[in-house]
Amino acid sequence: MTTEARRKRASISDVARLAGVAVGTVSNVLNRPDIVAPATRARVEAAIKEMSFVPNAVARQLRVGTITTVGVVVLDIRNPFFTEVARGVEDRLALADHTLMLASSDDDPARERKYLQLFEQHGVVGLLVVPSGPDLDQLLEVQSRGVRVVLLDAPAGSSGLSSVSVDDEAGGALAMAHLIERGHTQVVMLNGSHDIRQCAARLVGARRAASAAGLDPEAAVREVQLRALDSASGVEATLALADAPDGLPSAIFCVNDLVAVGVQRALRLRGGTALLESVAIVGYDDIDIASELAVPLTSVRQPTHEMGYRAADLLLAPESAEIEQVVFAPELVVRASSAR
Amino acid sequence: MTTEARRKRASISDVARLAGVAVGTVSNVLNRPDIVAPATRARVEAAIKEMSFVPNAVARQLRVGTITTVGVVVLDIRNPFFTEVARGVEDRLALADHTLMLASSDDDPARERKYLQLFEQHGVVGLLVVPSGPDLDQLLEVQSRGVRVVLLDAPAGSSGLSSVSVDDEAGGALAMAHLIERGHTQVVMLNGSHDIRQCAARLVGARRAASAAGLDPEAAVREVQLRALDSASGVEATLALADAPDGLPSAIFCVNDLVAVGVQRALRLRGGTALLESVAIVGYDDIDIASELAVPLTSVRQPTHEMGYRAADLLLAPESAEIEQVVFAPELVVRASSAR
DNA sequence: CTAGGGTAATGAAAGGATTCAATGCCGAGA
DNA sequence: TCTCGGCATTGAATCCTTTCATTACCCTAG
Repeated sequence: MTTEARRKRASISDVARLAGVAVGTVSNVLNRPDIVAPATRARVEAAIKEMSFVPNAVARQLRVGTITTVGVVVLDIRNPFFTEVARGVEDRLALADHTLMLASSDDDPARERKYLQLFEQHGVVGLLVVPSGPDLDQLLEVQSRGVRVVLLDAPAGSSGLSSVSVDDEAGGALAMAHLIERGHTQVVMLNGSHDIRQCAARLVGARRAASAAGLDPEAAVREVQLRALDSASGVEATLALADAPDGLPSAIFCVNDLVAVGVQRALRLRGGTALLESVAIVGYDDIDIASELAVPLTSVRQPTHEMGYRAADLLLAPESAEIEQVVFAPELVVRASSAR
Repeated sequence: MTTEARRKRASISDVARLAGVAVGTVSNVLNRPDIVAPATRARVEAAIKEMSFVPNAVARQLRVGTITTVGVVVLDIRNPFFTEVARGVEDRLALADHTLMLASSDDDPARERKYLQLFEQHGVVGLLVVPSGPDLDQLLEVQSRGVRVVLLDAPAGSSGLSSVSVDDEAGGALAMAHLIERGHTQVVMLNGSHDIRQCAARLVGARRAASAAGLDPEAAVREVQLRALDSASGVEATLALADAPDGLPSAIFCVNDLVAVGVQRALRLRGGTALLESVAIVGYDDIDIASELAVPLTSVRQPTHEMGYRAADLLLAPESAEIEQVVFAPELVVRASSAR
C-alpha cells in the first residue's frame, strides 16, 4: 500500500481506469453517491481506497470557481487581542462550514500587501483585514474584483468597505478621564505609530478628555512613540523615561496591555514594588491576564470575540447586503493599577 | 475603473485579446519579461493594468503542481505557547519566501482531521502538526502521498515522521523535584486528557521524580483532570478542590500557565492574597506574562520560538533529508509562586 | 414485437495558466 | 538573390475536476 508510488498523486482518471468506469462516474461517486448504482459505487470506492486517492482541491476549485476559505490578516499573532478576535471569526465561520487562513502582517504594509495578494490569488471568498496603515486603496481594488472585504478593528468611513470596529477615541477618552479624575494632570501615553489608526485615535480621545476637563491637551498628554507594540518596547520606553531629566510621570496610559505589562516589568526592575505601586497605569484591550498581574491592570475592554464573530457575519452576508459599519463601544475596567 | 465589471475576474486570454497578442506572450510577460520585446511588453503591461488583471493562482498551481504554502495545525490559537511557536515557524518560512496557513484544532481529533484534509487537498508543500491524539495514521498516510510532515511538540518515535519536541517527562520531573525540595510531599497535578501526550508525559515525569525521592508516586502526585486547558477550567478545578472534603493541597502543578493563572484567580476569589500565597504553584510554558503575575509564576520553560523555527527548517529540508527527531530540554524558572 | 420511460453511465467541454515545439520574420553573409 | 541563424511570438497540449447533453440499457405497457 505504502510501497512505491509516491511520485505522483493519483488522479480521478487513474481511479476510473482501475475501477473500469468513466471519470464522470467517479466524480459522481464523490459528489452525488446516491445517483450511482450500489454495485458500481462499491467498485469505485474500493479503487479509491486501493490507490489512496485524495481529490485535488485545486482542480476542483478551478472548475467550480468558488471556495469556502476566508483570509484573515491581523497585525500581530502574538497579541491576545487579535487571537481572541480570530477566535470569534473562526466560531462564526465554523457555523457556515468555512475555514480560516490566518496571517500576521507585523504592522508592515509590505507584508500586508503580500498576504492580500496571496489570498486573492488563491481565490478566497473574502478577507478580514486589520489594516496596518491608512491606505485602503488595495483593499478597495480587491473588493472591486469581487472578493468580499471587511475591515477589522478599523472604521471604513465612507470608503465603501464594511467594517467592524470599536470607538477608539471614546476608549482613549475613557482612560484619560479616569486618570484625571484620579488627580493626574500630566500623563505619558506610550503609543504606536500614527499610521496605525487605533494609536492615533486613542491619543486624540485622550487629549479630547483633557480639554474637556479644562487642561491643555498637549501638556496633559505627552506622547512617547514606541518601536513596537509589545512588552519589550514597553520595558525599553519606561527605562528611557526613568533615565530622562523629567523622570517618570505619575501616570502612564499604554496603547495596549502588552505594553503595560512591559511598563510594570520595567518599574519593578528599577524600583521594586514601591515604585511599581506609585505610578498609575492604564492599559488597553483587557487581555485575559490583566486581572492577574502583580498589580492588576486597569484597562479598556473591547468586545473581542464579538467583533470577530460579527465581522465574519458581515462577510458571509448575501452578496446583495449593504455596506455596513459596526461600531462597538469600549468599556473601562478599573483595577488596582490606577488606584492612588 | 471601478465602474461595472465585477462579475468575473479577467483571465490571461482577455488580456491577450486586448493587447492583441497570444496568451503565451502574456504568460511570458508575467514570468520571463526579459525574453519579450520591450514594445510588446509595454503593450501587454498596459492591458494588464487596464483590466486590473490578477493572475489566478489556482490555475497556476494546477498546472505547475507546486506551491509555497505550509499548513500549521495547533491545539489552541489562544495559547501563547502555540502562537510563539507559530511565530518561529513564520520567521523561518519568510526566509524561504513561503507562507503559513494557521488553523486551530481545539484538541478535537475530528477538527484536526478536517484541517489536515483541507490542507492536503489544497496542495500545501508541507504540514506542521501538533497532534491532538496519539493516532498518527492519518499523518503517515498524508506523508506517504508526498506531503512533508513534521510533528510539533510531540516526539514521533519510530513512526517514520520527523518531529520537534521538548522532553515533557523531564519537564514534569523538574517541576516535581523542585516542589519536593521545597518540602511538598503531596501535590495535586491539574492535568489534561492523557490523549494529549504532553499531559500524560508530564504526569509520568512528575511521578518519576517522586519515586526518585523515595515517595509513593501515586500518593505524592494526585491527578485531577480538566475539561480544557485554559484559565477558566483552572478556576473551576481549584474551586472544586477547595470545596472537596480533603481541601486544598499545599502545592499544585499545572499542565500549563493558563491553567495556573486560573488557579491563582480562584485562590484569590476564595481566600484573598493570604490564601494565594499559601499554596505553591508551578506552571508550564513560561509564557510572557508569567513573571508579571500577582504572584510571579514558577514555570517550566520551553524554547518555543526555536522549536517553531527548527520545525520549519526540517520541513524545508531537501526531499532526500533523513527523518529526524529533535528533542529540546526544558528548563525550570523559579519565581515567587513556589517559595515557602 | 415495438414504443416509450426511466435509470446508469459516458465522455467531451470548460476553467485559467504554463510550457514548448513550431512558425514567422529580419538581417547578414555567400 | 538565396540561405541560414537567431530572436520574437504563437497556439496547442497539459494539469484535474465538474458538468451536462448524450448514449446505452432494461423493463413495462400497448
